Amino acid sequence: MGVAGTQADGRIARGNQTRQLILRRAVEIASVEGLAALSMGQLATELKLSKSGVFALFGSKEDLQLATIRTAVTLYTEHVVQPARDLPAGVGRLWTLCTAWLTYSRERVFPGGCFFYSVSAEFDAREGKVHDALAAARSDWLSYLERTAREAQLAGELADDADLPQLVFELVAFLELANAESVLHDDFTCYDKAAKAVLNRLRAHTTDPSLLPAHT
Amino acid sequence: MGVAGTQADGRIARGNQTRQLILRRAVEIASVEGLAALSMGQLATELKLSKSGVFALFGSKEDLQLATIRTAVTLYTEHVVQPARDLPAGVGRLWTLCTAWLTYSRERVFPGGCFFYSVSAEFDAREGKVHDALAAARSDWLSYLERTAREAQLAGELADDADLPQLVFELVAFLELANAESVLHDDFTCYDKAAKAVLNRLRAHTTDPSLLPAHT
DNA sequence: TATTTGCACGAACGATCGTACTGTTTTATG
DNA sequence: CATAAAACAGTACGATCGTTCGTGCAAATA
Repeated sequence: MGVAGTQADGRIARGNQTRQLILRRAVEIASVEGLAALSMGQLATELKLSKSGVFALFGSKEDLQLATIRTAVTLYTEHVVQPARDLPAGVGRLWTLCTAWLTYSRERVFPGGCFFYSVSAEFDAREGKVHDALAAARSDWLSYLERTAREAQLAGELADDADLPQLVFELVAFLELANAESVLHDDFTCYDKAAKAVLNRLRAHTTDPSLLPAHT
Repeated sequence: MGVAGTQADGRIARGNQTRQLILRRAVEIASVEGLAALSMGQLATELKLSKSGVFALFGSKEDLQLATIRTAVTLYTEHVVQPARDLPAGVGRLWTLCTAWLTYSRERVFPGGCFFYSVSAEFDAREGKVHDALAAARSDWLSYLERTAREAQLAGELADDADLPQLVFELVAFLELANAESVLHDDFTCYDKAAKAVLNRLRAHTTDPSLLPAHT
């Protein structure tokens, strides 16, 4: 911050920089301790800021939580959606999305595993903007997966009679359980189980097995 | 409490009764708000007890959390394990366990859905006795499922080459995602998806399809 | 240059947290 | 019956929480 190279910073640029500094730490904490455990005092102490300064940058705790979710969405998109963005529509792209998700979870982009798994479980039964934002983020992800599957179907790579919502449900179930077990038990073999299960499901519906990696 | 019928209560019996009164409420709160959101003051106010009284009955907040987990285990066993206890070993018993789990989740034995889903996600990345208790409870459940599957295999109802840890992984994935989606989106169609997926997996490995319900 | 705007700080607020003491009442035990 | 033990209530503690207010300072604007 006070270092060279930032002298051209205006007021707003500096504010945004501090906001991002806070949010980078906030997503880490939230993925481990939860969004409710986020505290302005803790963030301020860790980042050597004043509690009131942190507060002023977001306006309220709920707004901090919502901003934290937006930051997590960006990171999620970067690590999960981006790797498959330039691939041609088809079952290979669906498979890449799933493996990118497993990598995103396994490599701990968030130290507590998938941010949305931790935090959605925390707010799923509550009401309010935080719950709604998380539910919306999840809907977006699911419909993106389903759209990708439909494109694969239209490309003739998935059987015409495949039940796509059902397929997506099963795929996501494998991904999320792998995340849950690896975090809870510090055991990474479940990622192999998940990959195997995903591959098995995709293979069951694809019209051309050569579009997918061979059995391991 | 002060009502008729309790006059024979001794000190310890009365204490246990109060403890159970508290724990009944504690599991409800924890399944919605989380174990960390449990507070002695809140419990005391709701149940018209004194905060210090609640504290004294458990000794510390962590002990209250651990006692809450034990209570949840009891309820879980009652609603999930019990319904299949008297069935003969086999694939039908495995199927009954899965449907009992879905019923347990759908009927909201805990108002926030499966207690262990909510609470494990909260403590999965932390350390301490609470994490360990939750990890142990989960291991127990998984190994119970796997034992049930192995018994079915030994009874000749599951294929000899079936990968049982893999099968259990996939079954549990379906159950837990159904719980997660129904709580987050207040949508219960995912229970049908889960049941369909479970049945499909069991059918793929069973030696005699007539042991399972017909397609719907 | 004068004025406004936005970031950041420090101090203080009321509320709530977990916990520690003390005391009273009731029950079991010697 | 006397004494110990357990279940409470009441009060108070230090810490932390989210939030408010007043202030200083740097940067944009007039």
